[in-house]
Amino acid sequence: MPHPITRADDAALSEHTRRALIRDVLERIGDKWSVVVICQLGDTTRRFNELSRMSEPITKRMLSATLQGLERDGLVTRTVYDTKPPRVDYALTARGHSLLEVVRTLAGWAEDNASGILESRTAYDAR
Amino acid sequence: MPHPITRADDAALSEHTRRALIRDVLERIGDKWSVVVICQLGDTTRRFNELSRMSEPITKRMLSATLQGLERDGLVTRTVYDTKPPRVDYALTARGHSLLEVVRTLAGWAEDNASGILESRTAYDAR
DNA sequence: CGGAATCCTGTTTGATACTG
DNA sequence: CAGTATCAAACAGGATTCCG
Repeated sequence: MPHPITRADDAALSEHTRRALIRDVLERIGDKWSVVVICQLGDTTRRFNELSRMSEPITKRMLSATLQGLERDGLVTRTVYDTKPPRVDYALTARGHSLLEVVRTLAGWAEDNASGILESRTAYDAR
Repeated sequence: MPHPITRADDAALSEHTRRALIRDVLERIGDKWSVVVICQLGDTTRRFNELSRMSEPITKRMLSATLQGLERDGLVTRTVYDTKPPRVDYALTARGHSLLEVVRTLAGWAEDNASGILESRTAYDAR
């Protein structure tokens, strides 16, 4: 008898599901700009154009898309002030801050291993 | 006094350079399969088809490309045995292991925050 | 067994122009 | 100021086929 496939494996995450989850996160922070924006945001709240300048050479289009993705995942808040000219503030949420920590770990690893990696690439490309 | 530019700034990396570096790393581990392969490799050395099966539904083409990228960055070693049929072993290098640690941190964060992120997305998409 | 070569498609991104 | 709309280029990744 065919039974609902949707139910059986929610107790412990299947290996497949875990992967999908990790990939989700990696796709978020693995895109071209999310990490830059998260780092620029850091502890202080920033306005759109402020982030735009800090994150050069990002385009407005991509900054907008990136911020929307981060907001959707509950990593940043977006606050609109109904003034003229318009003003919109962005800031990390608690979840965003916790991600920032992880990203800093990653960044630290990147810095520590940068020269080694570059050497490896040169060697590899030479043969 | 003008001096060789190639040397001056390895003490402190420019902000721009740091970003490029971090993005390099994120592109490596942010692609579709690197993390999967790194995790499957773990502590033991594996053969090509072994990795292929473990990492399903990866294609050979992508496994090959992924492994080459990892090898280029000095994260895995590739050992060819001239037997028949051919046999090729892959294993993490020390650098690869250190990256594995970082990736596990990331994976931990992903698991811890998965349900929250999913909720945020649902809420966001509902408007 | 362990790939490389080719073809083809959806997605991502950048440029540019426009708007409330 | 803070975006959106549209288009085109670039690229990543899958399917398939072939090879030592």
